[in-house]
Amino acid sequence: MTVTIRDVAKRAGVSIATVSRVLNQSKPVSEELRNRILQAVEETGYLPNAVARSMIRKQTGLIGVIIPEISNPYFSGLVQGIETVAKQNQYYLMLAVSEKEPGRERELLRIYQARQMDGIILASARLDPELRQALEKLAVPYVVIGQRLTGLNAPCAVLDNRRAAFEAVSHLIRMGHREIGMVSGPMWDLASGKERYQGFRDALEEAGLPFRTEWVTEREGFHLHDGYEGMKVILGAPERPTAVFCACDRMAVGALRRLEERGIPVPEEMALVGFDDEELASIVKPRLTTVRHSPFDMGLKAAGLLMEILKGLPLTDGTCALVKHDLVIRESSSLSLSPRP
Amino acid sequence: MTVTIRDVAKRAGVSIATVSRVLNQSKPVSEELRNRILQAVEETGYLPNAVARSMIRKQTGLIGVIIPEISNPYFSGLVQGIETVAKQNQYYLMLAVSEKEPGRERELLRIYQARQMDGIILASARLDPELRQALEKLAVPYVVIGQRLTGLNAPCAVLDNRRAAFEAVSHLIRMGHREIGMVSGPMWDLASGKERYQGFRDALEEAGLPFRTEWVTEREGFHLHDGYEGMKVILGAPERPTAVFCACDRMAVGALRRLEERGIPVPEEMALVGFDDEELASIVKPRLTTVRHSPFDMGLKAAGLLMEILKGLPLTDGTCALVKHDLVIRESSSLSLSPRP
DNA sequence: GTGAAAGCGCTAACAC
DNA sequence: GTGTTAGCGCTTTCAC
Repeated sequence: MTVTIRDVAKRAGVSIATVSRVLNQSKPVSEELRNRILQAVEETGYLPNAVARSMIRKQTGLIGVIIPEISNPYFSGLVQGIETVAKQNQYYLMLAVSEKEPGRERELLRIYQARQMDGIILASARLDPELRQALEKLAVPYVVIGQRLTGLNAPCAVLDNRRAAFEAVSHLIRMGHREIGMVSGPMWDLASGKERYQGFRDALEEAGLPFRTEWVTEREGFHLHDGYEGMKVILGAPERPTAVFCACDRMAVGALRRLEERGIPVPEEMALVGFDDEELASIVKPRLTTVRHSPFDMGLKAAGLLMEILKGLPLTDGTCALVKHDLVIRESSSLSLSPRP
Repeated sequence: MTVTIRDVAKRAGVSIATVSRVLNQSKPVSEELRNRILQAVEETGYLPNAVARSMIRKQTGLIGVIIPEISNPYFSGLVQGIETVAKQNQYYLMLAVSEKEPGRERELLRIYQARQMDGIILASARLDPELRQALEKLAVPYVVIGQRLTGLNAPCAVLDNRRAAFEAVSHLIRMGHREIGMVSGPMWDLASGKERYQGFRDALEEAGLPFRTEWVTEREGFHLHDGYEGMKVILGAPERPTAVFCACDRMAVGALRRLEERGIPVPEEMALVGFDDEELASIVKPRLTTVRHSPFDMGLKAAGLLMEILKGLPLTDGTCALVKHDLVIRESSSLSLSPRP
């Protein structure tokens, strides 16, 4: 049925070893035999079986990628970045989505290991103890995206969420705001939830501003709807803050919706800051002040780290690539409450 | 180094065949041996090598996916759909991105075949003759997403772009518009470019409306920017249409930008219709009338077809899954120029 | 029930 | 330079 190296060898009147040598250019072969072999390959339409090859070489040339979801610009950006590096290095990608199934990540790690991935890249929001344990006994080199794994000295690519959130809120403070609320993401998401929340508190603290619980709300997700509901909660407080920091752009847009409904003008009566600088952020009216960072870059960096590991380059324990961020100031926060200092 | 089936067999004091039988439940094994083996597996942390298994079984349980780009909600939606079906059927995904490298798809088809994919799903906008040729000699079952391959009787999952565009433009006509322009995508994209353009012309023709070349512009891509420039061109004409159909939402949003700059109110002086119903469409002001369809569904259907093929179910030649669409009427076209008939 | 042995398609010693 | 051969780790006859 399918043509194998034997068929090619027979047709060219040589041994299979010689065919292999030509195909892999692993050893010199005489001009004449080489031509006969190449011709036989041509005629038979022979395509080497990569599975058999992987088995011997003990490398598959495959990288396993695990992400929580794909229809989310953040994760698809990551994948794009990873794919770019993989392609440059002649690696191919396996992709699996882990969301909505507890324990799926652990299962996927096992499967990827059984499938002999050369490396694994894991982007998970919920790095619980079981998952850490699974990582510890993982026999495949891996890189984590999105958060540092304290304890494990796993290489990772991360954003300084806390610092970025701090800067975003500090910007509001510089604009004269002293009453600032936050629509936060869930705390189990260490990176986009907890760290951004901490950055918010850091900024208040540094400025000596009070933390008012009624102006802070933790949502269950990061969607438009969560922002909408979050703003509803905040507006339900007896007093109203003059600015609100949202854990991501979609939430900020949701919050904006609610403000519109209530007829509260942004930024005149309420300044708003988001996070991520999705395409959304500059399309909405008023355009959103937000923290720009590049998931694509993150993917690039993570895959870059993995490539170094696979090349056998010695990485310092716990090497982490820090991905840069920038505050992008737009209309939603551009009005000073008082003259700048 | 790595523990193999031999190690397990030795430790349990049985032959490797028996270990295999227990692990695959392929033949009955006595309670006692089974327990010893399971224990040995446990103790050694043995994980069967899926590559070796694939080699013998001549199936990898892998399906190869090829898409032009990933950071685009349409394609990531597709992948999400494919992944869902794959997971249900215990298949895993390889993913490769083909854009910006001519001939890359053909190369990927070869690579996927060499890597013994059980099936392939191809989403390509540019199905040129070379690619068709490559598909003809492909020895792996495959499904195409996005367009019918006339000639090849390849299974596919498609949207009726022409019909949907026809309906969108007919809606404008019903709203009283008689002077309608279009910002079109590139014609080499048969589905989102050519077919939508044809639907536009069909609608004009059916209504007996004139086709004015100065109100129609073909762009090179499907981005915001293309829509912006497209509207610029149309507004440059001596007269101005009262409505414009855009080949996709992003282009419509770009067009909107231009109209805003020129101070032309939508829908009062210019109605606008998009296509795709991206999240964008209902966030922008005014909210966009558009054609809704589900890339996720399309991925589901395509993968579903592939699963049937892999199960050996006989498919009628050229079976195509048609994915449904709906016109979603929103503010951008909600003003009648004249009373409805 | 269980084990020995024959491969799957290929690469890499090892001989000549 | 080239061919022979021994596996890679596993499943699956085929005997017992």
